[in-house]
Amino acid sequence: MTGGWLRTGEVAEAAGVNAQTLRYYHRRGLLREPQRSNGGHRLYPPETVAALRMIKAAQRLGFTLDEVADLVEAGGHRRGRSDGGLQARAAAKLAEVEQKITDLRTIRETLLQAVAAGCDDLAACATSPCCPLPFTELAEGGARAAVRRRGSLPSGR
Amino acid sequence: MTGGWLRTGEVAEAAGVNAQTLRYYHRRGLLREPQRSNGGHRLYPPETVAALRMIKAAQRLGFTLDEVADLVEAGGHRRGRSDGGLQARAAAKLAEVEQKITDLRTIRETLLQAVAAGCDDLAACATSPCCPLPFTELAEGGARAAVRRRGSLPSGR
DNA sequence: GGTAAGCCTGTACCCGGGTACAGAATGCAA
DNA sequence: TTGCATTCTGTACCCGGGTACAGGCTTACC
Repeated sequence: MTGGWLRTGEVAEAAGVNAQTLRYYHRRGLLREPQRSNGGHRLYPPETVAALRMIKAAQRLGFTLDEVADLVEAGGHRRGRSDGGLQARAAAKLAEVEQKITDLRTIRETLLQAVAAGCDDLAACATSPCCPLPFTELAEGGARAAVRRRGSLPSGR
Repeated sequence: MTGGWLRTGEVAEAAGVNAQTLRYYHRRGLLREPQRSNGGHRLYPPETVAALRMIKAAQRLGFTLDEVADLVEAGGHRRGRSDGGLQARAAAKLAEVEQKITDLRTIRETLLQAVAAGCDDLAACATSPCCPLPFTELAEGGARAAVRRRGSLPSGR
C-alpha cells in the first residue's frame, strides 16, 4: 500500500531469495500469481516480501512447503469460521521437534562415548565386545526414525 | 567364519535392509563386492551383516554415506599408521549435532510462543506488530542454517 | 532509437538416499 | 526334470526443495 509495485528481481532481493524460487513457489501454490505489466512481467505488491519472509519462517519452524501451502490456504479461507488451525499444527510440529531433539541428544551421547572410548575404527568396533557403541540399537533406531520422518521435520536441505 | 555363505536376500533380511540397498551400497563403495557362485550370484560372509549394521549406525550418528565410505576406507587402510581419524570425525560431527540441537531448541521456543500467543494465521501475524514471532530472524536463520547444512547433518529423510 | 539489463517460458538438472521395474539367468526342492 | 523363487543386470523413478539453461521478449536508460 505504501510504495509502488516491485518486479521479480526486486522482491527476490528484498526477501533474500533466488528469483527462480519465486516462480517455484507460484507453481507450488505458496504465492498467488500477481498482476502483470502490459508486456507480461510480474508486478508484485510490497506485501509479497512479508509473505516470503513468512514462508521462510514457517519452513524454519519445521513446516514443509506443502504444509506451508496448507497454512496459507487455510489462513486465506477463514472468512467465516477460524479453522486455520495454525494452533493445532504448531502443537503437532512442536511434538515432532521435541522428538527430534531427543533423538539428537541420544546421538550426541553416543558420539561422546565413541570419543571417550577412543574408538578409531568402526569396523573393528562393530565386532568387538568391549566397544561401548550400541550398533544394534542404533541401526534399529534409524529404522524407527525413518518412519517418524515420513511426518516431515525441520531436517536437512 | 562361523557359518556358511549368505545370499543377498538373507543378508538384507538379517540386517533389516532392502536387497536393492545392498547393490546401492556396492555402487557407493560402502561394501566390497563379495564372492560369487558359479552362476554369478553373490555369496556374502556372515560378517557382512555386522558391516551393514555398522553403516546404519554411522548414518544414525549423522554421517552421510560418503562419509561412511571414507571411514570404512580409512579403517581398512590403516595397516601402518592409524589415521582412520574416526576420533576427529566423531568430534567434528559432535559439534554439528550440538549446533543442530541448539537450532531446534530455538525453533521449539518459537513454536511455544506461537501457541502461547494464540496465533492462528501466519499471514496476519507476519504483518501484525503485536505478534511475538520473529519472522525476520527466522527467515535469516534459515539462510544461515542452509549454509551450515552443506556440511551435512543427521537431518531428515 | 539503440543497447544492455532484466524478465518471460519451458524444460532439465542438482543433491542424498534409496526404490522399482523389466527381462534374463540361477538356485533349490519335490 | 520341472517349476517356482531368487538373483542378476541396467535403467528409470521417487521425495523435497530448489537451481540452471536456452531462446526470446520487455523495460529502462542514454
